[in-house]
Amino acid sequence: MATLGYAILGLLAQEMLSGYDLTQRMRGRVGNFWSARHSQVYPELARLEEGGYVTHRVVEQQERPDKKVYEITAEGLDTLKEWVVQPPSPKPTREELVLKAYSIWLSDPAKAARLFRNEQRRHEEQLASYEETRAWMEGEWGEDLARPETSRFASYATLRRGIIYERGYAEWCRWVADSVERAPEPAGEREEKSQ
Amino acid sequence: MATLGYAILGLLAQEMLSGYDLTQRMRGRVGNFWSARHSQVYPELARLEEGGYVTHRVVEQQERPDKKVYEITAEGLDTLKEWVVQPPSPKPTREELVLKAYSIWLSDPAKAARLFRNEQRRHEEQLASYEETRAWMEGEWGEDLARPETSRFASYATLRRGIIYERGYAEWCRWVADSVERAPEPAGEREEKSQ
DNA sequence: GGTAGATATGTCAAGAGTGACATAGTAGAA
DNA sequence: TTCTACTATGTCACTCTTGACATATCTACC
Repeated sequence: MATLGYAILGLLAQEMLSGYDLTQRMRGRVGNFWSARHSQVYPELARLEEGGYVTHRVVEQQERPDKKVYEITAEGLDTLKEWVVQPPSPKPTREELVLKAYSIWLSDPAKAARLFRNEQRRHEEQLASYEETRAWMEGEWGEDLARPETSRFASYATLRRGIIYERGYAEWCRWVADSVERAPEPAGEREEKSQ
Repeated sequence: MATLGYAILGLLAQEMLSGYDLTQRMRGRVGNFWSARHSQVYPELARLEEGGYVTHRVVEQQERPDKKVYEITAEGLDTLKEWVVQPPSPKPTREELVLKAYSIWLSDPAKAARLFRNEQRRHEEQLASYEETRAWMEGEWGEDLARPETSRFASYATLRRGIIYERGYAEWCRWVADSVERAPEPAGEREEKSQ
């Protein structure tokens, strides 16, 4: 089964959801480390149902279009449990900004500094948003966060990864921007500029 | 142009390389944040050449098969320079282990602890390897590392991202493993195990 | 002479992921 | 009434990426 399948099973293990709901979730907590569009979700749900990992029933709604609510099966839950403790297949990290950094020596320092300063801000904002959620979780879920058998602990754990990730990313962007800004002008320009 | 194209141009901006060489580089410094197999590299080189971004000449070798050595053109260099300072298109981070963490509450704590302890070790080893390279660079390239107009600075910058990334990843794995290990057994098992 | 391994270049099928296209029900505002 | 926006489900073409298949050169060893 594809990883996306396990992402969906992981969400359905916590609550019954429609394809639309699942797609929304893929922008949130889980979505920050595994995202998918609805065009991927709906076909994957069909495959999961064909494999016997989930079932659905149509729920008629008055104020909205009807929906299909999916539920994880016992087989789906077993499969998910097994997958969770298997070592992940090592997949290469791809960060476009690091690639840009690799060629930064070719660029105009002022433009490069602007780029990395902007990225720094973006990651600091994401970090601040995560920290808010963290404060909320710690206040609201206090006791559960020390209990690894609760789904709240699991949500908190993924959030902590997000915090560490964004903090590190912002720190690195700041270092690059600082380095580029602090640097003396190259020899050619220096002659024209230094007193 | 696809991001892979810029990865290749970034390497060719530093030195002339064959497709084989490029593929090897994709496992190293650049490869840690953008990797590709030779089956992607060769067609991409053909596309780059068709677009006028690179040229090649065949180099005959005595002790090895002949090879095509690629060189970046002025047009390729210009395109690369422009791309470097453009904001990166935001692409979702995908980390399978974080997804596993999201469903960790379903799993056997002992197995989960083993998994995260192993991953912690893997990232600590990668970190140690990066730190070695860092020490070497700082000793060998000392002065250049403060000069953003050098390719050495750029290589050092990507390395620093690697160090921060691995340090954070290892830290998070340790926290998860610790949390799972420190936790008291759920009520059911505790009765059978406590003295 | 055979054969294993590194070097070197390529193709192809299949899967994962994106963005656009398509349809439809419902609510609320203009 | 029309238009917009949100809910809801689906398909399709295209790109990116992987893994397998394919071929060939050259060295070193048995």
